[in-house]
Amino acid sequence: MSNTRFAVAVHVLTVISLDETRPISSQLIASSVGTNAALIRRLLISLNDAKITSSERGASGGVRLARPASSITLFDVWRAVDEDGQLFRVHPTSNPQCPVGRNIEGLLGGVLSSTQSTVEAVLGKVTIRDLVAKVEIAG
Amino acid sequence: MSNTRFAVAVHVLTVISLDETRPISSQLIASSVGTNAALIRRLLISLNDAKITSSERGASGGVRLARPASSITLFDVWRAVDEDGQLFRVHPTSNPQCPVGRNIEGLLGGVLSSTQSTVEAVLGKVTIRDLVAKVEIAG
DNA sequence: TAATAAGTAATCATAATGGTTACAAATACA
DNA sequence: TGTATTTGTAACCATTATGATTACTTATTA
Repeated sequence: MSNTRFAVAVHVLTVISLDETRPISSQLIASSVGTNAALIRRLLISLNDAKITSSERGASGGVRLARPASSITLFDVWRAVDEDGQLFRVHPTSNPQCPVGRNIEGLLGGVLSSTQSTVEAVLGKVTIRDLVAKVEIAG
Repeated sequence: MSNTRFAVAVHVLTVISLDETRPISSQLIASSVGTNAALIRRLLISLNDAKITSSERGASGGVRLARPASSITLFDVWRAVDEDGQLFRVHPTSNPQCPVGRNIEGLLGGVLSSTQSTVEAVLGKVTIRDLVAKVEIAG
């Protein structure tokens, strides 16, 4: 993971949670994130697919939360926007003739899946609602 | 993080731990990892700097562990080879005119540092010795 | 019908990543 | 002393990832 999709997705969701009375346009979101609308719309495809948001086309369209902010955890967001969701990558060229090369994937596999679950647990404890509350306090 | 430096470094350390009686050449390591010697030597710069390994030049040179395998945790390795050691990246263009844009870094900061510490704790519990033992069993 | 906004394809620039070659400097050993 | 070996390191390349951007089609509202 070295892209900013997760951070941007959290940003997007926080923005649209600040005013749940109307759909928010990708253009408005883009100006808060500091990028352009098409990139936001591309990201929204993933969030829509995960049923976290829902988009409405046409005049006065935009995007809304598809469920309460208090039910959307950062883990949900991460899983939605980071397809492989791998924190670490293993190199794919190990030499099977060597006992280490032959076993390295299994060796690391256990550790990596532990870290993975731990991260998921941490991210699962924070919701978009929590972040919105912080914004409302910070102003 | 989306490079394989961590995984490769663990691989390297496991290989040189299998025979601690002599220094191992970068060429031999490279053939187990499935890459070339220069790349391994580049990685070893970081491990040497961190005093995890020490290299010896010249004929019959190579690299050895600089301290016992049982004292080298995967967290040590990670910190040594992944300079920033950031699991997640925040986008750098947020609009300060927007309450979310202005606060997003702080909002995410807390969560990201929690996940960071959790991962460090997990990686800190596994040593190179543990992995070597598994290789010796698996064969 | 006009205006607005999402969906999406196509393209581009930049950076990250890994692979490779080459050579100087250091060391061991005959 | 000379030769072989090995690290240290620079330089360069190809590929992929990433993000930015433009432009067009489709859908919807009023």
